[in-house]
Amino acid sequence: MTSAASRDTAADPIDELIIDVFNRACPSRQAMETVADKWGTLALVALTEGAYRFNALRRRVDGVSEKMLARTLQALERDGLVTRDVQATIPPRVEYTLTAPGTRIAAALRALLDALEAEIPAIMTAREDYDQRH
Amino acid sequence: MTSAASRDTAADPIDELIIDVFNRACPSRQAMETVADKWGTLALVALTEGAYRFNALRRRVDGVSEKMLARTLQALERDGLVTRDVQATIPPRVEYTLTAPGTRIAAALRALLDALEAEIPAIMTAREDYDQRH
DNA sequence: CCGTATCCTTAACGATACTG
DNA sequence: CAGTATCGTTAAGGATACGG
Repeated sequence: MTSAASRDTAADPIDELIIDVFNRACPSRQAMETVADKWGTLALVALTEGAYRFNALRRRVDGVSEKMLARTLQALERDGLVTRDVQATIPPRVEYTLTAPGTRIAAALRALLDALEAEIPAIMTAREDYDQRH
Repeated sequence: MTSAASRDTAADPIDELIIDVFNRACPSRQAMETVADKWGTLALVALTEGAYRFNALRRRVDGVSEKMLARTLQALERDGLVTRDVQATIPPRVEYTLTAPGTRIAAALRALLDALEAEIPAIMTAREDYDQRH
């Protein structure tokens, strides 16, 4: 956005205010809040593979508790990223599916994950190096 | 990976075990742990704009406390995503820069953020709709 | 200026039990 | 099957003060 290298002595209160307002209003920031969530991202990525029912998804996203999965899916449904289809059978079936926006976001997420996976070997050795020096 | 639609009655203990092992070993999962972090992602994205010194970055990533920024930068340095350049001047200067892996990951992150920002209007209206029905 | 150390408060989370 | 409700624990995170 603006050059960072020049920011040096500063601490000008007006600068502070501008940066403050900018950050809070910044869409990146709001976007981050939505995506910086472990279970939410894992659920979105899992749903890339197709529709899932609650307990199937729970098994697929290993380690998630009933409570957290329910809460996560509600949040995703609220944001219009997944749809919740209830079939009034006995026992009840509830299927979760990605919406169009959800699909687009999940695709970007998967791209990020691919990028991350590509760096995992490098990250691992970096960690070992770092840990040995400390 | 495998078809999800067929997963239905299940709860087969062997299935469970396979899924369990798969999930824990899955690189996506490890990758997620690294990226599902609010401050880490914000710092990476900020460093896309160029090198930052500690307090400049602290102002740029609004709302982060000294403690969290320090902890975050240490984690990123440990993973080899940022480098920490200390200049032994008075007062000391410490500059943080993205490494090559860090740059690649930050790029993917930014792509995700762009995708998310594109959906923000849709998400907002979806939320209003949802909130009105509840 | 660049952090570390400490205390403290909140809420995230898991485990368990229960309902339609 | 698909959740909700409650409780207890733990860890994340902010505020503050101090050190190199």
